[in-house]
Amino acid sequence: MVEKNLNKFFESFLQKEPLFINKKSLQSNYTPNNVPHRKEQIDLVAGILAPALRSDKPSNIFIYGKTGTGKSLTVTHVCENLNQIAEKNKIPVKFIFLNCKLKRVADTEYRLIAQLIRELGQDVPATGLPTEEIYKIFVNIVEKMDQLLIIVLDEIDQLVKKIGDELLYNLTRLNAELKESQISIIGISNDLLFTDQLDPRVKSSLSEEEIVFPPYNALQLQSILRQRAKLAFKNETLAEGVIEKCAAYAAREHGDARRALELLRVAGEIAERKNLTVIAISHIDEAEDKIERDRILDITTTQPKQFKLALYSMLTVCEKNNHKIFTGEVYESYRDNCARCAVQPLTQRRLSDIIAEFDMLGIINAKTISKGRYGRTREISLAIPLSLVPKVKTLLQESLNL
DNA sequence: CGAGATTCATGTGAAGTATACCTTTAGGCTTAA
DNA sequence: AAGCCTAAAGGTATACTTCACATGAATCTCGTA
Repeated sequence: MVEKNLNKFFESFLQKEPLFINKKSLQSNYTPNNVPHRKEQIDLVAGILAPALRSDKPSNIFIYGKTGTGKSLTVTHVCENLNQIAEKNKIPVKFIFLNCKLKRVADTEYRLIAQLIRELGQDVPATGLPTEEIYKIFVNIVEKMDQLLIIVLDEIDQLVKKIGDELLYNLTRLNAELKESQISIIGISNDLLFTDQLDPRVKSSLSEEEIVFPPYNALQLQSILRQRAKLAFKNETLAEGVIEKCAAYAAREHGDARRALELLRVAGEIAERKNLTVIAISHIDEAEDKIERDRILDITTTQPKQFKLALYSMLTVCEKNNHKIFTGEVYESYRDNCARCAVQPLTQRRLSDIIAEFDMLGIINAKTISKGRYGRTREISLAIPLSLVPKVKTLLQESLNL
């Protein structure tokens, strides 16, 4: 019986007219053929990278701008074009794109270099080698390739905040050891004040050129959305005002185009699931909820065990007394929870660091306050909507066998 | 009453430890001449 | 004797612990008005 229903479901799914023609064009990793409203920046980047075509080392570039202002997009766009020309004319240039934020992929010096090597097609152990050795391997490979290497490091501000700027110093100095090849670095940062924290030496060599990406305004967002929507949807799938609303929502969030596109895509998916042929304005509100929800669920469920336990404890304590909570309370609850699922509890010192990491992830808000005579602590409050707390809690519970 | 000293609970930095993994090396075993 | 395999030795990165000191405003203390 069940099978039959399922069959029917799939049958009708196939017969259903899809809302999307090409969903890809709304996904965040999509690079359109032209990048609107970024002409100036594209020209700048292109101008700086152009010497690569004559096998001269382009200047290092530093790019700032809030999330979703088209930084990564612009860089990939320019790089792809340059790559095509380079290939056509047999000019040896290679790009590597790397996001430094990815946990356990590129969040330490060693891992970042190791990842670069992997991108170049050689495998290296995840641990065990001296960091210096990793550098040597990297230099060797690059040298053997005998070509210009352009490394794009997305969100380096996150990485530097965590492990310091020595890495960047080492990277910029690598050119001194290279005879046949050269390396250029393009650093992308969401934090506009980022370079202030850098060692002056690093700063001067890394930001030979600086480009600032201003946020899109609502009108620009609208035109971007229209352009992509034309590719993604069939005609007349969008109700009046949908684009405008998406743009307005995103403009409110410092002109984040990525968010605008995501809103539109998710709104489309919602409408499709409801068997509707038109995307209505109300779907955008639903989409906003869903995106936030998915983001939080994704972050919380992919954490390592101890992090999950810590988070679970914070949620529990927060729920019990819905005012601000403190590190000590969390640690107590955490220890209980560890006992319940037979996990060796970490020290409070470590938990303190874990709490700080959740703060960075935006799952909680924590600030250190002094309660005078009653000591100093972190004041923690949840940054996830209350409606989501039970759901997150049950998910954590399941995965922890609590 | 007010200036300074005290106090608390925990933040935070540095150094040490455990673990998992790496390469190197020495020894033992096998094999072929 | 040469070649191959294995296990021990010696090394590293990372996650965590231990130790020790730093913080900073509410509270306490005590001299003074």
